[in-house]
Amino acid sequence: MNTVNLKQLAKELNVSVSTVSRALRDSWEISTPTKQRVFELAKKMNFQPNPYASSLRKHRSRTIAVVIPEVANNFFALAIKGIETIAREKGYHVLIYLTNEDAGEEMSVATSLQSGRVDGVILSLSGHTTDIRHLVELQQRNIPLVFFDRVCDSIGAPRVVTNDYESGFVATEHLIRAGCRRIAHLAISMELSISHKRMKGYTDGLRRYDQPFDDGMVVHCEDSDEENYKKIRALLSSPDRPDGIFASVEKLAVQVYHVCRELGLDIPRDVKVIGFSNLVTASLLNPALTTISQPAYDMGKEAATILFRRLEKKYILPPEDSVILPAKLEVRSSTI
Amino acid sequence: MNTVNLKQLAKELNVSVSTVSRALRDSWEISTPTKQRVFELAKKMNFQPNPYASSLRKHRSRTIAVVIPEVANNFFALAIKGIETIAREKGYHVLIYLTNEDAGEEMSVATSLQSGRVDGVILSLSGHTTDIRHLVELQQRNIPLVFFDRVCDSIGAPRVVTNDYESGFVATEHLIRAGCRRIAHLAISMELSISHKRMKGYTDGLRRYDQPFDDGMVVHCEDSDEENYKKIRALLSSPDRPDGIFASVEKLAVQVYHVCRELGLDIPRDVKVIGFSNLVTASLLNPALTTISQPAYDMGKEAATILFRRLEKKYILPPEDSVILPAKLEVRSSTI
DNA sequence: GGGCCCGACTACAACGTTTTCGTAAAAAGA
DNA sequence: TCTTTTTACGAAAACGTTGTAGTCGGGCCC
Repeated sequence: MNTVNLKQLAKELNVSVSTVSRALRDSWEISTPTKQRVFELAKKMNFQPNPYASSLRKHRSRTIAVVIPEVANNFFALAIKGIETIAREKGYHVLIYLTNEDAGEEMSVATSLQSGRVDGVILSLSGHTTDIRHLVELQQRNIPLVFFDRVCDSIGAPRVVTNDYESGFVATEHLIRAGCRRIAHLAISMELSISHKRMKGYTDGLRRYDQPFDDGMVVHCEDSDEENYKKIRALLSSPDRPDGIFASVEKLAVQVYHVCRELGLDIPRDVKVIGFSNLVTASLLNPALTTISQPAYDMGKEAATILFRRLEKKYILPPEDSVILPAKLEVRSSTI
Repeated sequence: MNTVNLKQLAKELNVSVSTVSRALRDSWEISTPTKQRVFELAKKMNFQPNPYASSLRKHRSRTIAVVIPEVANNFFALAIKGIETIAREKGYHVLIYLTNEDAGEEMSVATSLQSGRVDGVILSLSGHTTDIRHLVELQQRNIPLVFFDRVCDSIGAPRVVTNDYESGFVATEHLIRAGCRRIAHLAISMELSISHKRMKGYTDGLRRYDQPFDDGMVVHCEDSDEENYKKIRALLSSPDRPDGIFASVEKLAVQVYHVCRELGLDIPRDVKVIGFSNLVTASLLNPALTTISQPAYDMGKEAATILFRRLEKKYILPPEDSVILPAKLEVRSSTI
């Protein structure tokens, strides 16, 4: 445990604790020679101020929390990197919490964050969050909250998202133009607003091109990879199987590849595949996967930037400042 | 900011602050009815103890730091997940710091951690760390340090690694048995002990099978993806190009795929490829990539477990307790 | 020379917990 | 009945910083 503190420096230098404290914060109340002496000794003794004492006194922890459903996923990993980059620049520390897509865990994390442990929170909802009281409470306690990607519409907080509706539309359109006439959509938790938007993009895309909507073509996937595998397998085994698949998240696209391999279906001949994904290996897959890729790193940076704007400005900011970054369609062999 | 505190609870209940504090910690010194009353009010007022006050008083933050070179990488992402899982179980919080493979950033992080902000540190070295004074200093301040994967041999600290030497040997052996006669090794920073071990496995593998060692076949890669690309391209463009490649990290294996595609080289016919990797899509690549995969999640869990053992036991533990988890060779088409 | 300001400090009270040391009353022991 | 122990609590001092409110000597002005 750290043991060199202000008192020791003060004693050594024959000045008061307050003088040392102020000298270190480069206050104008302290003469230059004194500051010099303090700086030197602090450096020599490798003094590191106790952050907990400081936080307690200042009601400010210079720490933020990042709450995400999972991390073993390029999207969230890159977002973390973006957040950490900005946080480091600003001299903030980053606590990380994984909810594992569990609303209960998310709630308990959020509740524990009410303690004032962090100055602000960046969050991406779990797939099963319906009750958002824990998030409202955070706001009520004046702890700024910024959403990214999996945002919550029913709460007034800044958010950073991609153009999910348009992306869903574009993905569907792309498949239709590639000749698909039975397009399936692999959706995730319909609790999430991004799911709705992607789905709406899908249905509107179908409508726009006068394609019939068949709700047998919408597969609602869950957390369990095994279950999803079965559902996708069932979908692709059926006599009227789709000739195009739009996967709303990366892991589902990957599963489609596995299923096709097992069933001996050829991508893209038998079925074309497009998916939301940030896989670095998308272009190396067999066949290369057409993706809608989100600017994860920039989203993280943006979310952090917005949060710090709130933390640092004294004047009131509008309750919302949303940022919508465009996702990018990268056409590859899986849809050609 | 949180504003309900012990004093308020105490006033409301007409007891002293100490009583409330003790009641909440379920002390035997407090009568059951009093505890009941305290618990109820605390719940009703949604009391969350101020962690900073507590940490200051107890010299214990219930927080650990995870310091890693990067996060947008399945290995480290999974390790984080393992660490976070154990930390959550133990009621600890996890701070994350990315060094971006920069020794300077690693040093500044480690130095700032001397403040007592965390109770312990789990670290994987940056690729350029040579000076380890900042880590020694941490230990001297009694902040337990546990290494994982990229460990530091010259410092007495517990470590969690895979059998890198054996893996290097096995990878090389596998290529030789597959018929390769000119095997290249794509190495990373030779500052790292894992690099040495993997390399030693490689050279010993060659020797064991009476293959000549050609140091033109060892490519020392850096951080810059462009530079690496050029080096790999040069390697594969040369007239006496290798017929087998052993990549010591995932991103290099991926680069090999890109280069081969560009040069029109067929994997595995022209060149066979094996690499350390935790890619979930390894089996879906074109061709499927033979990997040495490390049990990243378990390594994270193990590292955290060791750290908490140190944090929680009162009695002295041996300075070292290393864990070596086996990596796994997964043979796929890229070496067949 | 008395009042005033000013530069450069110091003293002390916070911040919200935990913990040490008491102590009154009740229970137990003699 | 009187001491001793136990039970259940309270007062106050930490923990290391920071902010507020002085203090004190000296220079300046009139």
